[in-house]
Amino acid sequence: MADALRQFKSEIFQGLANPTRIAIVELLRDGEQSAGKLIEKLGIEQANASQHLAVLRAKQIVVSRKVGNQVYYSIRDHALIEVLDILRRYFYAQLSSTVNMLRKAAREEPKPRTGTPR
Amino acid sequence: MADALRQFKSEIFQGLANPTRIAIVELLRDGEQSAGKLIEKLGIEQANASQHLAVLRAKQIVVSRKVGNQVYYSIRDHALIEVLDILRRYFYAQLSSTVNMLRKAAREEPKPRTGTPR
DNA sequence: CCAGTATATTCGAATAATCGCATGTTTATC
DNA sequence: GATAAACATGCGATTATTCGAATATACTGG
Repeated sequence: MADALRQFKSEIFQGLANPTRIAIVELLRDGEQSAGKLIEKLGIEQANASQHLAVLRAKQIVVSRKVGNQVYYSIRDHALIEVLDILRRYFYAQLSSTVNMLRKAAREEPKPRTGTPR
Repeated sequence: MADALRQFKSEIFQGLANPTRIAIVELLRDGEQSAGKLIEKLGIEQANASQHLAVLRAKQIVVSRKVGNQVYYSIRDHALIEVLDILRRYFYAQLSSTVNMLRKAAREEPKPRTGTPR
């Protein structure tokens, strides 16, 4: 069972392991959107967006609802939004620790060597 | 900036998009472990484990600490554990909704058609 | 310095992900 | 039924992941 759970988790992660798909999920953050709107906001090829949406559907990350001509997408479970929020905080935490690291390194190395010395 | 953040998130997800690497992170959940212990518990090739550890290092998901002969790994930020916990709950939620879906389908289709009808 | 243990890296083959382009399918309108 | 709009799917090329096997590196004890 623990195996199936790991498999499941890794598939979710795989579903999100792409900047375009993350962008889609973030666009869906505040409610459903039609595929057309998503494509417009993403500024990518229609077919490409559709493929990414297919991946998100396959991993059960989003669900779709057809209304007449259009298909509306929404996030299946709010838990995933939580995950993105955690990572946002994590990102800024890492960022500031990296900045501090760089500052420290700068203090310790008096000659930063910009340009190409002979 | 939003772009860099998405890139960052997708790299974290990519780092976790593999059952073995999830297993590693879970083994590190309760504190640091040597590479050797991890390999032993995972039951995989040494080189393979080392490659996965390299991926986790590259994505900054784990940090390593060398003590004499051995290398101790630990999770860089507890936030990632939170993420895994959220997904565990998510998994069971999806599981039970899937089971309910199957039950419903079973009730609605009286002849489940096992075998190959002519 | 030599042998052994712990870990990392490199290489090659197999598989999977990504993209653009072309083509299908479904629905609405005339 | 013909045309157009909104999506989805299939295909081929390119690139990335994954794994095992072999090899390299770092440290320890003699």
